[in-house]
Amino acid sequence: MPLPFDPIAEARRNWRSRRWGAVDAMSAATSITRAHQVLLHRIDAALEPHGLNFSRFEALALLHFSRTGALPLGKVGDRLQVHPTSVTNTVDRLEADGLVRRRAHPTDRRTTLAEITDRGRTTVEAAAEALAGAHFGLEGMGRDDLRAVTDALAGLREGAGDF
Amino acid sequence: MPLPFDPIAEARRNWRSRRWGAVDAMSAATSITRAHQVLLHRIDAALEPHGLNFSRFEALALLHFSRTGALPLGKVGDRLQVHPTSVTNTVDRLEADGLVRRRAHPTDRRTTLAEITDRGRTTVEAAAEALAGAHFGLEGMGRDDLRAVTDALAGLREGAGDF
DNA sequence: GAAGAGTACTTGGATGTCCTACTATTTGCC
DNA sequence: GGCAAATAGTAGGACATCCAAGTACTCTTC
Repeated sequence: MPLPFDPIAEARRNWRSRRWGAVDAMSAATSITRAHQVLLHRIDAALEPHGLNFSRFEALALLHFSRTGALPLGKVGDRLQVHPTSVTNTVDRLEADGLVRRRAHPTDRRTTLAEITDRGRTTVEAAAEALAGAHFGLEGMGRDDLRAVTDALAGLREGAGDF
Repeated sequence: MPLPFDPIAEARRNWRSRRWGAVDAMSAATSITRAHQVLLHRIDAALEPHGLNFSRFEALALLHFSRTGALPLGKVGDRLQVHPTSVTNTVDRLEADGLVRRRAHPTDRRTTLAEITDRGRTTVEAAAEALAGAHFGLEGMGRDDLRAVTDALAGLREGAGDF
């Protein structure tokens, strides 16, 4: 049951009346937080029939796109911007499901490679189709809004040192 | 150390070449996910000296803005769009820190009220100032970008039944 | 060529979120 | 009145993320 008002517009009024400052940033931050919550819920729901969540899907897609189908765990973490321990966890799950397998690096014995399996490739293809069908949880936004968001956030990502 | 390329632009190329569809939605969803991650980290860092995280700050601010300084836990969950058990957890922490106290509802004995304390009000004021000083983690985005994001995401939130 | 610094990954612990199931209370309906 | 259905909150468990610390290996430098 929806609220009878926009909670962010309400928050803007409250912040303004208290002179708390940075109202535009507050609105944007709250919007992003809420959008992420909605998004993640919808995306995970679309992926659930395939036994994946968003993190595992992203890792699997990254391997699928890679030249040899295998990457060092560290590279996966760099690309997905997640902590090394999260990569360990993600790959543990993918490996337990037979979608990925760990292999030794040919020359550097510190390094472990994650290699996508045939089942992994089949799964990621089906999952991608499901995600596209669900519009990545962004149903309700037009193409212009999608691009506006992507463009406006590129500055933030760059400022955060992503690229 | 930043990547030598924009990972989202790279993902767009890969998706397109495989004809996976919904490329604009994929880009926006990935941007939002990453932006949220950056944001939450910066916001929590700004709040940490005040003993709060973003969830607890939001709950505290909501009570601070309320007419009587007290709300049923269920209302808090509705407004912040979080699960009832998360509200229990959040209020547990706030109460343990003396920023909020639980009270019985005057007429409905099922209901518990969370009431902000004087220390809670002092804390939330200081925390809000810190957050504004940190631009809510959105340093690097101009006013136009902030508004563009907020506006573009309003459609998503409305479509998700937020208001 | 050996010591020290740096890199790669994993383990254990803390936190925060959600889900399911449960108790207590209130509401609706005959 | 009285009983089924709905509502409010909490407990226990699963899961994902991070941090700190530990092990194993490689690189740098003298």
